[in-house]
Amino acid sequence: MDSAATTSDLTDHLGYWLRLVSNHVSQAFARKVEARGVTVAEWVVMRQLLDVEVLAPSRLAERMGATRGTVSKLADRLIGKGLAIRSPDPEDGRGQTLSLTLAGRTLTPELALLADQNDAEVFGGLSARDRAALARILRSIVDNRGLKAMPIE
Amino acid sequence: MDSAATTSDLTDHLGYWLRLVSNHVSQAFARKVEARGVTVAEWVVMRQLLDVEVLAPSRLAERMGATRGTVSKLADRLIGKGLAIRSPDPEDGRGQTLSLTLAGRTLTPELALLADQNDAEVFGGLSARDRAALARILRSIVDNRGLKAMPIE
DNA sequence: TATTGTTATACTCTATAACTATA
DNA sequence: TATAGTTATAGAGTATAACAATA
Repeated sequence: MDSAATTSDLTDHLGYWLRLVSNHVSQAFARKVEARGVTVAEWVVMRQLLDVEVLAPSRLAERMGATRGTVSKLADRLIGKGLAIRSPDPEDGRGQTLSLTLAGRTLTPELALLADQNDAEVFGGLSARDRAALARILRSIVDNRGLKAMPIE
Repeated sequence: MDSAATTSDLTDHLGYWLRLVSNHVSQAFARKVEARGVTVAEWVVMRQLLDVEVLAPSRLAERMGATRGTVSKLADRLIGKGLAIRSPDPEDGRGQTLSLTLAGRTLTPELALLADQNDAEVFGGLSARDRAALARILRSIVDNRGLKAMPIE
């Protein structure tokens, strides 16, 4: 590659390419979900709630790799849109739980289909072999680095 | 993979893994440059200016894939930190040019080294073969999708 | 005292659109 | 009228820290 004396070129960085593609994927997805009236961060919350049905804000924050304050604000927005509800935890007077409304449970799988479609658009041009290699390499970085936060897709 | 009837799983999406890793790379890099008093977006501007020495804000916006307003604000911050200067274009009364100060020209290669180090930390656990495959696959997505914006790394 | 959740505050990043000065 | 640049405004995303209620 470069000699040691050469100033490193920004475009030589793998992180550069990763971010370029990742930004593109996320922005394309953001445009798709925007038409359904939600943001990408809101989608992540909805997707989590669809799986577990009922979840404490603090658990959700851990799963998303976000702070409790961030989750509180996202929950406010989803509640304002009629997609989620907040209820007191019957077993702990301090606790709250979040869950999807019927509208939220209906919308979430539709958003998941948009994510499928987005993936197909961006990665569909790759060979099946390259898609598999990309998935394997990304997962190995996740394992190596001990990542566990849920990103905003 | 999944049967057609199964709700798509968020973690099945390649975009999910891409974003998880990309966010991690960027956040790790942001922490490194923060210690030098600049943000990631500011670094991208500095790196561009180091290459071309003098650049109009509108050219910079094109290269970065940002709006002129965004560049204007980033330039303000760099100027405030004594890292860049703004000068009138002698050939066009409407035009301005941006360039690095001596402090900026000194700092930029140091930031590039941090980017090298960040890449090494995140991707160093991969085999050389996998690093090459990742670079090739990412570039092929960039080509397929006609991406050309400079991302913020 | 520790924990849960909310709220207050602040900052980065970004975009759109209005505005100013020049061409 | 068109272009270069700045400024105003807005909103997403995020974090830290203060706070209230409960354990």
